[in-house]
Amino acid sequence: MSARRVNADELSRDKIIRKARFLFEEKGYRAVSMRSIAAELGCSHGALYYHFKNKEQLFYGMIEEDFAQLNQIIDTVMASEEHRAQKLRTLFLRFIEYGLNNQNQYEFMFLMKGEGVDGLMQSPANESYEKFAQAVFKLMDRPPAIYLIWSAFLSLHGFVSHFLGYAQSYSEAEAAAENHVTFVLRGLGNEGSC
Amino acid sequence: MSARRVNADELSRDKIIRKARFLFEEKGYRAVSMRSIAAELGCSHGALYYHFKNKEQLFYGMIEEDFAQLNQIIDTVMASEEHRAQKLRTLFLRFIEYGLNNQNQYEFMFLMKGEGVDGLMQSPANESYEKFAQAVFKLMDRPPAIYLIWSAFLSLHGFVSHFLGYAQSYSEAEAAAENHVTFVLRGLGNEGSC
DNA sequence: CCCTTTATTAACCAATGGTCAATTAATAGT
DNA sequence: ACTATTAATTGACCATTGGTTAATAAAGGG
Repeated sequence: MSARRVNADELSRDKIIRKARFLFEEKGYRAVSMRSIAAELGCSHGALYYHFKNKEQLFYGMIEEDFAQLNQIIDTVMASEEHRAQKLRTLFLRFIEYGLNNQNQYEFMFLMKGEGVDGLMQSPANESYEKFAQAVFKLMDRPPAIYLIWSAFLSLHGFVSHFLGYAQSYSEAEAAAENHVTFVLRGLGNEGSC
Repeated sequence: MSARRVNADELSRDKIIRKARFLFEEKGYRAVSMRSIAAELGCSHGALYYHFKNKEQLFYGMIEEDFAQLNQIIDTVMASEEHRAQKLRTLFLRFIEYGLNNQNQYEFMFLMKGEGVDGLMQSPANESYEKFAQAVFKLMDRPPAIYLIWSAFLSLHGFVSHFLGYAQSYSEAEAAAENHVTFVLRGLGNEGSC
């Protein structure tokens, strides 16, 4: 009612994002309206536009913090004690795992084009792919053609993007993922890993 | 203005679909509103709801006629005079070609979930996959494990779904497609085709 | 010529994303 | 302690969207 709340009741990027994450994870980007977020927070939807320029920026602000994750996953795999061939396999599996356990983020990173979010996600996605490609490059027995890495990535991407929405989490698709990764490794032609 | 037009000026499923196809192909599903279709047709948007239950049904009615295409493509490849190994390669390339030259349809068939269209497209998509899988099965030197075919499909799917929106048509991605198909064939482990 | 069916309009609805002037709490300056 | 400024918030507003519906006019059959 009153135009400004007392300190303790004030909003903050953090409060908003926490609630938004909950809702987005439950219902997906499109099914969550700015008004519904505001309602859950007990404020007017106008207030959200003080903290975030628009819905996309709010969503972006929310997954921004998770962006580093994929890169970190790659780093972790690279730093592990496994053999190179095994590392490669693990890398692929972890990629799928990441995609299916962070479906919102994945969708925005690699799947959403033509909704206005376009440009935003592009650079983090490219960054992540670059890191992925370099990791694969290092883990192969012989330096592979770049298009081979690209194909491997697209194949994993196909797997993830199909299971988005069908599988609730990675665990439900684990067996299939294992098979698919074997397939991709053979496609790469890395002798040691098949 | 008048509540009903003279015969010659009346709408028809066909007139609507023709205009709708033009718009959808140009701007994509979401960016085309029922009102914009009506405006282009010079009628009120209410009239559209006399001929189609809703936007989805209108879109579905539009691509329904094109659904047989993919199946037909598969048949054509199977009936060709090429060697089995070459057929397999051609099949994969034609699949990609279909996807990138019919981006709207492809998106609806294999990518759109959670927008209400869900159930509609499911069965034609499954049918097409079934046909695809059987074709691959027949063209392999040795009967492959089913999950191998599934992996091959997902890999092609990854390729197409990535290039959706980036490539205007198949021709722009042809070289990449060629490489990717080689990759997929190696993943399948069909001796004759690599 | 009337009556029924068919096609169309226009006014309406509830949601949505987004903007903005007005208002109030907090805060810094004097 | 008073005041001017700034930071948040509201709520009314906008255009657009998908969708519904009562009223109405043309077509067509008896």
